[in-house]
Amino acid sequence: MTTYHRKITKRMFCSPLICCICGDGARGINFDVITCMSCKAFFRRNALQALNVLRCRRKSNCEITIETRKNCPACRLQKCLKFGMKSKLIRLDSQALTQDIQLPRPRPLSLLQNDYSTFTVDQWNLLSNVINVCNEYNIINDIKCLLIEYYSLPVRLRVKPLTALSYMNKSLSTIQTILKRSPYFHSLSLNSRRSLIQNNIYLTTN
Amino acid sequence: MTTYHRKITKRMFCSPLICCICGDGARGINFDVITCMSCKAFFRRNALQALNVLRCRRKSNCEITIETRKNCPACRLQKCLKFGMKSKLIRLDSQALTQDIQLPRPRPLSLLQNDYSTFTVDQWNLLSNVINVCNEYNIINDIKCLLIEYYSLPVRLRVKPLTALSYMNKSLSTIQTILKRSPYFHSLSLNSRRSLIQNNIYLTTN
DNA sequence: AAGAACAAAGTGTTCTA
DNA sequence: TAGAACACTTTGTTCTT
Ligand SMILES: [Zn+2]
Ligand SMILES: [Zn+2]
Ligand SMILES: [Zn+2]
Ligand SMILES: [Zn+2]
Repeated sequence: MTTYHRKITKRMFCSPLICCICGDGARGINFDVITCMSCKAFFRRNALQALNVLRCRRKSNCEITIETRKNCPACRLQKCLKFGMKSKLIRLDSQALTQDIQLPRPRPLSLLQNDYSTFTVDQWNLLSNVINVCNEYNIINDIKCLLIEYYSLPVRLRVKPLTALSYMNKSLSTIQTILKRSPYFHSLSLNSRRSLIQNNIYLTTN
Repeated sequence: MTTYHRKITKRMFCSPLICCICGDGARGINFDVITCMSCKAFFRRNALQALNVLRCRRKSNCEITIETRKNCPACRLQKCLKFGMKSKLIRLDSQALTQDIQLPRPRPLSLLQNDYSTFTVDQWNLLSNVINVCNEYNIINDIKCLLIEYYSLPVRLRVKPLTALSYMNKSLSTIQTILKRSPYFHSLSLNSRRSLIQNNIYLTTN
């Protein structure tokens, strides 16, 4: 997936998903988070032992991108864990190959505690993934309808908090319905779900 | 030379010299600076091309130690150059294998512009190397004599600037004499020489 | 969506002249 | 004190289940 020397990455040609750890192209969910193949391999190799061995020589806040991910394994692993990658999904020996894999149950969404209107790169990556999943389930149209309805209002009305709130609620109920229908969403980590909500906040309040 | 997992390095057993770049054990001068074998290899591989290719993703001031030297090749190379490693000494093809190697001529010492009394790790590494070279040439006794003479003075006298200055001058003249006699010193980079002077400043003013 | 196997990049040491 | 050759570590991709 990676291409070196800052050339165009294959991501644009083969996958719309973005690795939540480094931003490289991703093709699916690994250890409970959307990641690229290299972050998948990295996590499998390091997650079980390494947090004791690896130590950041800086301030444990090294930026992790497709270009910097090699520079600090400690922070790369830390970010993997922070984004919800689960070392329990690493199989010990040939453990449990025949077990049925249980889909995690959707948790109640007690979100909305954060209402950022400025996104970090990581949040944008999450958002991009959420949008792609939305596309896959054809719900983007629902959001589009909401937006069209929204932008057809006069400008002054748009910024009224109560109006915005009503649209947020509308969006949220749409999303919640989708969530309940979608087994794929259940395999997204909590961060992805939170980002989905943030997406709606962003669209309706920007 | 390197030992992993923070065990005791071989440096303590096989060499008293310290790599000016990373602090690992060194066995000699490479590309005009005292370095370990890995920094030697690193410089040969990267110095001719890489400063255009390698770019620090931080602020170009990454710390380079035996443990962090892998983390930012850009800053490692930058430090190599800063400490005076010379890419001109990298042979192109089988260039000039039969040429006589010219020892660089000693430059006049117009130093002393810096009079730090607190040393960085890099400065201590340089100092350590200088001390070892001094040992090799049996001049440490001269310095010891100066120190004994110095510490036999009453404390109040020691801190008098004029007294300190006179000892600094004494030290400097000793060092300058040694420098003029020693071809080995001529192969040290300017930084090493500066550090030698700082050594004396430190010993006589600490 | 997991691991195994393979491949490549990057780094470090030993040998030789 | 330089490079060559070798060895090792770390990372990344493809294949198989
Ligand atoms: Zn990644
Ligand atoms: Zn870090
Ligand atoms: Zn070194
Ligand atoms: Zn750097």
